[in-house]
Amino acid sequence: MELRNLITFIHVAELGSFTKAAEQLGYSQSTISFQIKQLEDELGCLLFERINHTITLTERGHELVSYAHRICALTDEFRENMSKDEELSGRIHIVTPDSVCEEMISTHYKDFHNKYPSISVRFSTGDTGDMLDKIDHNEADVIITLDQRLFNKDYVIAKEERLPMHFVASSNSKFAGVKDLSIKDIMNEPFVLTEYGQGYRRIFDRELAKRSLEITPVLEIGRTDIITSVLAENDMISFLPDFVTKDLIESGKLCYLAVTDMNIDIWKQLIYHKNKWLSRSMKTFIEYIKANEFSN
Amino acid sequence: MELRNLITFIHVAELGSFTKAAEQLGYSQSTISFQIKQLEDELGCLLFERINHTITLTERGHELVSYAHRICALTDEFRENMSKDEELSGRIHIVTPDSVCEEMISTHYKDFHNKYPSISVRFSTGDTGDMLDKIDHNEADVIITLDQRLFNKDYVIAKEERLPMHFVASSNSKFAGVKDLSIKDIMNEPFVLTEYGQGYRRIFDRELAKRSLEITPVLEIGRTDIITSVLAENDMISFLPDFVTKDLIESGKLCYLAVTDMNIDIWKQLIYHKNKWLSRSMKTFIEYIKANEFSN
DNA sequence: TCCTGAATATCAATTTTTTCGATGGTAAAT
DNA sequence: ATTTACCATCGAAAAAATTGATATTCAGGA
Repeated sequence: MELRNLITFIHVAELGSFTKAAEQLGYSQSTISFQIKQLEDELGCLLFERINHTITLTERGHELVSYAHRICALTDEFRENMSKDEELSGRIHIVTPDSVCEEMISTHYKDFHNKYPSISVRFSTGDTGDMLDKIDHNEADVIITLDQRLFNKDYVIAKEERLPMHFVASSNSKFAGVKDLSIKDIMNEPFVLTEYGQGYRRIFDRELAKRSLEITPVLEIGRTDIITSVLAENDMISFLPDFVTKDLIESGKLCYLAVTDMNIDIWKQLIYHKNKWLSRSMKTFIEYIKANEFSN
Repeated sequence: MELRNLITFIHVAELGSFTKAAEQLGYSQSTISFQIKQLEDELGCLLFERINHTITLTERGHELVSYAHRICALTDEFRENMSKDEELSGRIHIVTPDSVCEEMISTHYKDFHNKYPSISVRFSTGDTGDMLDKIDHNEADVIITLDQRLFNKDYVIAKEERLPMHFVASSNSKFAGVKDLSIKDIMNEPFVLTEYGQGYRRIFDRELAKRSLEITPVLEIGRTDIITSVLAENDMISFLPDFVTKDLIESGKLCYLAVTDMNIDIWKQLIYHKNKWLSRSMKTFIEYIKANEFSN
């Protein structure tokens, strides 16, 4: 039982004529005969009585008319929902590093939600490896990396931005305001860094290794909000993206250290898989991110 | 969008794999790919995201799963109803002459209805011409004729019976009890007959014509119950099938006249069109009539 | 690191299904 | 009595579905 036959059947039943149905549907008359016969054979019952070139629905036929209408109504309904739906509904799963998640929720989420209340957003956090895995397995719709600049033919980089980073310390630090510092000047101070092997920490370590240096932090912790609050209270140094330290720099609690011999390129990238189907919601989200400051 | 594709789609969605669906459905894997692609092309949207050999339903896909299930459920429901239904429901349209209708309702209907309460019966009345027209146009399911014996390759005669007929008069008639009457003896008496040109009246007139005779009745009326009651009260004669006069003969109000030179073959036939689809109800009805006295 | 196995896409060939056009028979209309 | 309208049927043609082989990619194991 195929929809084609049901549609033909409905027309025949309504017009009371194979010939008229053929005209209306653009088939030849023999096709109509065949399709109806096909239905009848499959269902094992007559749908129309043919007596003297006049067709009349049998009881079964009557029942089928009702079912056929309901079935077609459902397919129509689906098609309609399809086109409407363009705007409606939508779930997006975004995976970011901890720090970005925090920043996005505090900075952008409220506004985004106000603009697009029907889009529901799910945030998860993970390191770069986790995140790439997730888009590779379609467990995340988009990710935001905070790492070395990524290129990969399988990924679409929807937005990217070089991230300013600085060595930061409490404003009371002996290095505060000192000009032309070298990495070697500070490398033996107590450091607070993010977790080993991940994100910009990994790049940081690699850059040090290039110079045959190594720093063993006194505290390692992923949560950058904790790092900044530790820095404010203690005489320690960290290496962080500006967007993390922004508030405390502005309020004067922390300050940048003028280290001149270590320039690290950290990139923030908004990435999705090239095979990803971009739902209306996803497009909306991506456009929103593109239109707004990535980090502020 | 054909049901075949929807069924495939459901299986793929449930199994999360084209390959497994192919095995389960007995298709090759390329067929599944093709069918899903077909659906996607037609709907103009992705149903599954394919990322690294893993398929995931898109939002649209999810919606379609729900619709597809509902659609398939409807077809299943119809098929089930189809088979159940064998016994249930049913309307039969029976057309008979007035007299037969009366007789059937008073004699058989109650019993039939008790045995098959779910079959609803519609009775109409008409003369032989009307009735034949009606089965020719499928406006009646079965008819019962009271006329000359009919043969026709397009009709199925489910049951037939020669109908005894007699000239009848009031028991007080001067002809009551007289033996060896001839038609000529009574032809000038006042007659009450059924309507001209119809059923056995037509045959009666024809038989008279063969003998170059003619009778002009004083009263013509279709309703045989009225004829018999007129006969009982007046000194008149009629020519009627026995089943019509049975009660009044038995109660002694009417009597048969012993006219010996006019033997008319009137037949009662249960007829339907040879192309008629015999529903369960129709079969039941016909069997019932066959199993019972046609006229009693 | 290099296989192997598992998964989907794709393409040409084949099989199946659908459609058409012509024909025939019958009933209704003119 | 002739024409028209209608459905069934059949063989041929066209279209569609299916297959099998092949390609590609990824995951996992040796």
